[in-house]
Amino acid sequence: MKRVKLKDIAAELNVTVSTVSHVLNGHDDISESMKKKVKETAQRLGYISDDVAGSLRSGKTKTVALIVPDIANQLLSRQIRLVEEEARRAGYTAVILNTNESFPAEREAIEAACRKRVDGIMLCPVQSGEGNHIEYLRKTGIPFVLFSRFFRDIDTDYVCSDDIKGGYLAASHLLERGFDETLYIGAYGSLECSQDRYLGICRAYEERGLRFPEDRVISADPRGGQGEKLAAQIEGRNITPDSLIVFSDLMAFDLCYVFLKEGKALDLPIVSFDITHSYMRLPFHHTSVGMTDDSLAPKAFALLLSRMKGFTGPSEHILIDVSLRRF
Amino acid sequence: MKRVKLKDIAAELNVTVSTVSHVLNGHDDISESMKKKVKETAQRLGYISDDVAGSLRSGKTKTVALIVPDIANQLLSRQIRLVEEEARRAGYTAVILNTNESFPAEREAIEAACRKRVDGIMLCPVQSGEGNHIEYLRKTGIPFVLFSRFFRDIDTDYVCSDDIKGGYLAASHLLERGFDETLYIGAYGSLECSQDRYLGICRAYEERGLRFPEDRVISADPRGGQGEKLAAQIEGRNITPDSLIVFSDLMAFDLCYVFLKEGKALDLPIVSFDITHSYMRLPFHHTSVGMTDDSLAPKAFALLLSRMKGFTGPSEHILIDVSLRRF
DNA sequence: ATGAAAGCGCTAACAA
DNA sequence: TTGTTAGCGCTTTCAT
Repeated sequence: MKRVKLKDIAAELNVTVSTVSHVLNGHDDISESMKKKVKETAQRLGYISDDVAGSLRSGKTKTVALIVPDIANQLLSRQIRLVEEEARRAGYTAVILNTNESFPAEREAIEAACRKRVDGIMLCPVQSGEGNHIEYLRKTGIPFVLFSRFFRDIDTDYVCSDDIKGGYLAASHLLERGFDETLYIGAYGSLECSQDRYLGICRAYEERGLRFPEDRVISADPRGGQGEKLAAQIEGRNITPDSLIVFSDLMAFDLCYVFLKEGKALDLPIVSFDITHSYMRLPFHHTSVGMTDDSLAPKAFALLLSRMKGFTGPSEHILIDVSLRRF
Repeated sequence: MKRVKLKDIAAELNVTVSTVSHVLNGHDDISESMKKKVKETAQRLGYISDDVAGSLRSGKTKTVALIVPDIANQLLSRQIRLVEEEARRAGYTAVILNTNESFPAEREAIEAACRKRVDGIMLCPVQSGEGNHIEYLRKTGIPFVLFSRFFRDIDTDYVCSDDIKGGYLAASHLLERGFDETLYIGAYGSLECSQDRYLGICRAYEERGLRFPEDRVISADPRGGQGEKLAAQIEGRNITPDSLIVFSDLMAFDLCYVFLKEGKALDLPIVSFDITHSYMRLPFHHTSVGMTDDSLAPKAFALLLSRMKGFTGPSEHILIDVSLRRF
């Protein structure tokens, strides 16, 4: 039951631990015969290396932290899975820390990552409007990359979807079909991506010589669950919209559910974001705007990896292309 | 930019590192005045402890590994979130490892957890029929608890939903409404929970003096995405079912989607499992069987915690109650 | 109430 | 090609 260590293998073969260490770490300065013997013995004794000890000495943990606002969110959990795959392929372990859209929890998550001495951090930041932890993160000296969300006025590496284009596509789709009194249901807080979608919508209107009125916007929690509140707001408005653009599929489904529950039909055309249908086939028709492929996670991790390896070029701002799909 | 360490705090105050260590670890053998000074200095210098070094010395990492077959699965990602919350509350960090329903990947995940010297493991095991890693896990000496899935003929701690009751409820619901020619779409592999649901179905039939025919069962990948294959199987059968019981909501939605896509209606009553509607409101009606509350994760973690603290009582087998809900 | 010293298991620089 | 030596930063035991 006692753990086998390098010393045990070394003793078994009458060599020193450093010889064994070199073999097991693939250093090419050991004779073939010795390599074979060491590997064979390690295997036979069931040796499993101790990363804690190794990390203390080497200063590298081969671990990255993924700090996310909502691990149960479909889009995010998919990104997490993809990043985890990339990380493992590169020999890294991913530690996931959930902030639950809480600003103080994000601070604690960064501290936890720091205590664990992770080599890098992938952060999808909370944007509740309370501020940000970028300065703090910089002071830790740990390389980091933002993903899915970024701060417009802070220069950092980030990989995000092209939300201005997203908003533009959504609004254009509706405008082309004659719906020019859309209501935009955004996400509250200071989510830049929600603002970007709004900007895209405005641009589509302007292109057609129209103006998207500022009061045609309401907002809610991006995690969904506020359908009733939204339904009430929609029904209580003076202007009645002829269509809806909703920040996320989750919020849109939620809203439709509430109408369905009350026996009312919500027969407005709806366009929302994330293309949930692409990773979870659902038995109803829906139009959604989202990323065209799964390249966000690999690109974000690749960028982080290059930073962890010491790349010091200027900040990279990567936008992933989006498209509108009808299901 | 250089990291502050205990030594720096000690030097600042002309005391030794052990004094500082004792204060920061809450040992009660230091004078109040010294405590205050140390804490103040630690704060001022921005000290963040080094868990790697601490773990090496103490032998404890305060980390648990969650090894799961599909991190993107709604039910699982919810459990992960809940376990992560419990863990953090108890001062632990959760490391999530995704096996993607691959048996060899599970072995690698266990090894990775072992290398990281985690204090405990929560495992939702792959049950592809290729075997299991319980023996291997036992040999590592790391306390572990199975959750969501268990092995009928291996005595371990586990916390699972009551799937026999689940199958029974699903079948009873249909039988009471006059549907007694149900087709059961299970999960392939040797998923005990799929078998249990089958057993529950059989029991409901037997209770009414009926027999559930063995050939009224087909199966597919529990991760969904095989709707087309299933649709073909259903249509190509001799016996035409009057209703469906499906292993997971995901598979059921997938199947409905395929029918919808082809313009056909699948107008059979369907009961499936997981109550996806309870954590993601969806704009269509559905009947589902699933756990009544969110107690699985807390119970599983509490059990693991007691094992990590040295509790050596007999294996605990905890079943979480389920109910049928109509949306 | 505080200090001194040992050492967790490994890696890395340098010797031989 | 292999061995020797010296820590990584902390916790822990024992001494004072």
